[in-house]
Amino acid sequence: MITNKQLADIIFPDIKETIDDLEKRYPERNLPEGAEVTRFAPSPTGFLHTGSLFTSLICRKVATQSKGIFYVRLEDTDTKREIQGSGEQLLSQLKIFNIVPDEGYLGDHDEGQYGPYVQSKRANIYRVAIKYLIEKGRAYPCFCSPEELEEIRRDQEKNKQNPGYYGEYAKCARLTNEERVERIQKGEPFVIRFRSTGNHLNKIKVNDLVHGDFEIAQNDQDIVIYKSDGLPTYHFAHCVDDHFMRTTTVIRGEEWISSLPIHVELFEAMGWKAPRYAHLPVIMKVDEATGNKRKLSKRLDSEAAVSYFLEDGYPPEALIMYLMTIANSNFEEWIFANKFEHMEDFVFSFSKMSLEGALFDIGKLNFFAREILVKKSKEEIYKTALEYSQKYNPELLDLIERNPKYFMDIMNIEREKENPRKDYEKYGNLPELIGFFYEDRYNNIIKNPLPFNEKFTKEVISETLSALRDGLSYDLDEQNWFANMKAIGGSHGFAANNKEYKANPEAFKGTIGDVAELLRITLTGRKNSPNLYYVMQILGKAECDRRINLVISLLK
RNA sequence: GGCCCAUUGGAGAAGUGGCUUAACUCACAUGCCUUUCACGCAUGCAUUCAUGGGUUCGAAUCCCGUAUGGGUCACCA
Repeated sequence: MITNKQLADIIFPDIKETIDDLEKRYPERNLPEGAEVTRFAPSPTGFLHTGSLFTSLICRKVATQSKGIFYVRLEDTDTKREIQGSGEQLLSQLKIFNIVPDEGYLGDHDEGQYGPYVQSKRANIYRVAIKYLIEKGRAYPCFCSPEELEEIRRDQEKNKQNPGYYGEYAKCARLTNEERVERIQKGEPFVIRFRSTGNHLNKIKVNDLVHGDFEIAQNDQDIVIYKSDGLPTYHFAHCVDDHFMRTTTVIRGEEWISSLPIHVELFEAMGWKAPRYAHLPVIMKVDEATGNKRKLSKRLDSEAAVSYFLEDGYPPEALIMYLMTIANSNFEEWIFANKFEHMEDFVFSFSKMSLEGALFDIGKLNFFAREILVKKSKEEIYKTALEYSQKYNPELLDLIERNPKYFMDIMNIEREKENPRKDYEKYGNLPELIGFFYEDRYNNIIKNPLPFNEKFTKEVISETLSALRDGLSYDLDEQNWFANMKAIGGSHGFAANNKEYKANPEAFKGTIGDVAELLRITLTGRKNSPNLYYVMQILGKAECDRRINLVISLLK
């Protein structure tokens, strides 16, 4: 007769440590009352997902708010899907958004007393726990091949039974230890399964910080906890790691809710207290093909990858602000009251979190991004735009490097006033928006037809332009300059203001607005630009005259 | 299909039985202002809270059914 203890020793002969040893190695944390220990546990399978940024933002917030600890754990147990270097990348992207862990996996090294924080380096810890479960009779080796499993599944489908490895279908659960040892010694490959004592007809009560109390069917699946490659599955690793890393609150995506019964039973079987859970709603998007909502998909949606916003040159704070409005809608009111400053002081609460996945709203992101950029000084704009362009945008980098001061002058137009214009939401489209300030780019722009108002003939345009060229002074302040332009417009048949024009439309060719538009299009090639007065100040009379002459000759 | 979760305007939402003729923000529209666009200011945008029934003097708010949407059912996390 082979006992479970003997079986465990045969499967894991090298494992001498016990659960008690681990308990001593990873003692309870000494933290103030109410402090929460949270964790972000990504798999190194690609770039940072917008949903992951959301989750880690909440983790960081909750830990900071409660004077607790936020750590990162790399879940690299799926060796097949692992992408080299993505762990480091994840961490460096989090840092861009000012989400910095207190301990754990930091990209190039681990920090903290509860490590290692990379799951593949924790294999022996999991083995200790699994050995313990085998000894207790709560885990057993399973020799079923993928084909056998497939057959079981087909059977269940036919008989309209729940799919899975449980009850009478769990054939390896009924093997004797003698049979197990024999097959192991023959070299048959195996996994370790958890022995569930549950029944899916029973309901268990669970609590979630976001969803509150609800009932869910008990777990009855003998799930795999130890794969044939020697690493644990997610469920088991979660249980062991969050216990020994002393996580108080597990914050993760809603897709995990349905495996909660597994986790509850796992913690019970180990004799551990389960952490608190907060299952966050996922960020959605309307699928253009079906018209239905679906989870933001990395493959289908560019905005699912955080790198998309970085490459486009959005200020990172804007994405965080936007994500906070999804997290707690009262954040919006709060941030308005605080003039878009010090968002880190906002107090987040799970109870104010919406239960439904929000549709990603790029328009609202743009709104926040404009608010953020408008508050930056020209020096800050220069610094951040330079950093961005060095990394992502050679075209913009070229423009900035030609003359940093010139770039700052451009970006500073009407910036240092009480209600500045909010023209810019990201750096990515700067070459398009301010390109006309640069002669070579301007020369390219006017190769295309200019968007003049069709009600004006070429003659009227040329005439007005040459009058402006000869009559406009560059030495006046803005007000007098505008009066100067009004006077020139007046002598060429343009009304000085809307009222005058509306009172007697036949008497005029147009309004002073039309004059300004002609000049703007001529100088910038665009219907909209920053304040014309400052554009002309920056360009200078010689360049403005050159452009006017060029356009006049083009009109002929 | 089973199980779980959700359902207030184009979007995010407030609302926890009478204070709601449903707040606020984005978007959109209009007007004023105006050198364009913007900024700013003002106004408009759900007679109605998926739907049917019930409880109640009274329901977006409580109960039940239905519909719709989402999640999940791996040696992936």
